[in-house]
Amino acid sequence: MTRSRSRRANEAWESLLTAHASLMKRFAAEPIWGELSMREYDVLYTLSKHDEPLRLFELGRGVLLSQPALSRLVDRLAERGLLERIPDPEDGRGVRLALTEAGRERQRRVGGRHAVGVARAVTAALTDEEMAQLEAIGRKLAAQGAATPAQRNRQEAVL
Amino acid sequence: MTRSRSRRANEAWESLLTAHASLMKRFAAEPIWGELSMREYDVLYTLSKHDEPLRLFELGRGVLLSQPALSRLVDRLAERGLLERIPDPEDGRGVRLALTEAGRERQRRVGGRHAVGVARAVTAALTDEEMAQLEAIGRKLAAQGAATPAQRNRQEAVL
DNA sequence: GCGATCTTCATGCGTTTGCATCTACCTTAA
DNA sequence: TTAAGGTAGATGCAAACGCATGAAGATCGC
Repeated sequence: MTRSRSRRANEAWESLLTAHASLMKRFAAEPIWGELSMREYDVLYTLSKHDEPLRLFELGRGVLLSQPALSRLVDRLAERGLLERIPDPEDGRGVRLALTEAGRERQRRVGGRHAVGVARAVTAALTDEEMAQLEAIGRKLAAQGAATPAQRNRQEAVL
Repeated sequence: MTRSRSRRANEAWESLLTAHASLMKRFAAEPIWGELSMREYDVLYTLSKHDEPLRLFELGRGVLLSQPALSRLVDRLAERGLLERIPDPEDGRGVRLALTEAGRERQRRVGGRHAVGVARAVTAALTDEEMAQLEAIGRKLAAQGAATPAQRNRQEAVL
């Protein structure tokens, strides 16, 4: 691999990081969250995307949080009545997490307002083509990040 | 604005978020960080990019952390001898933050290893063209996020 | 079928974070 | 010049986090 290709990769990643931090701050500053932290909302949103209850470790894949921290965050949301922990009938170790009606309603309410802010920010900055590019790029990067080290080894062996 | 353009904007943002979380986990799992947390490294890296000492609030722009948390993080790094807090001669309220030689050396050491991991992940996922697109898109999004609400109002009034 | 190992989630504990607030300093204007 | 308001950073304190570890169920090999 050429040195400049590595450099471009690092510049692209830094650009993504900067955009992420910058927009996250902007979104966090909007007065739409009510009693929810963005992390809590993230959990509710992730659950709302799936029809079937999620396992804790599945939820953990999407959230940037340690397993114990996520476990306790879920605790707190359950205590507030926004989701339910149900023992998994097929795996005695596991829990299934499902939004309650209150949780679903809360996600919709906050999510609707948040989506407006996201649309405002992103459409103001990017063309339609760029939005499409970003979505495709994000998808590829996420797939790369999700690959296990073993999978990456196989992938590199092919190159 | 059309409904579908808003929807695409949200999909693009979600894609960025997923990529961010996924790759951050991967990078965090790499055994290259030594005694540094990624947030601490982020501060050292930001300082290393600038020749002149940074003010605390300038540092805060790039870091996703509250002002008090950043203040204390800087405290700890200063106690460990990785950076220096110097009272700003031009503003009695402020501090100037500069890497010590030890801090600069530590950033280089860890940063070099980290850059290798970033390059591996990003080049494996993206073409050169996509990397260029991502860098441009990130730049535009960051500029949008950094704009003050007043600036955004003016911007929207023009549309 | 049974011990060894792995996986999933919870818990103890020290550290770090965010919110609210405080102090000190700068800026503006009368 | 000085009072009013704004900005930079520090600090008290409760909440949340990460690391290490534990308990309990699943899975694999012999």
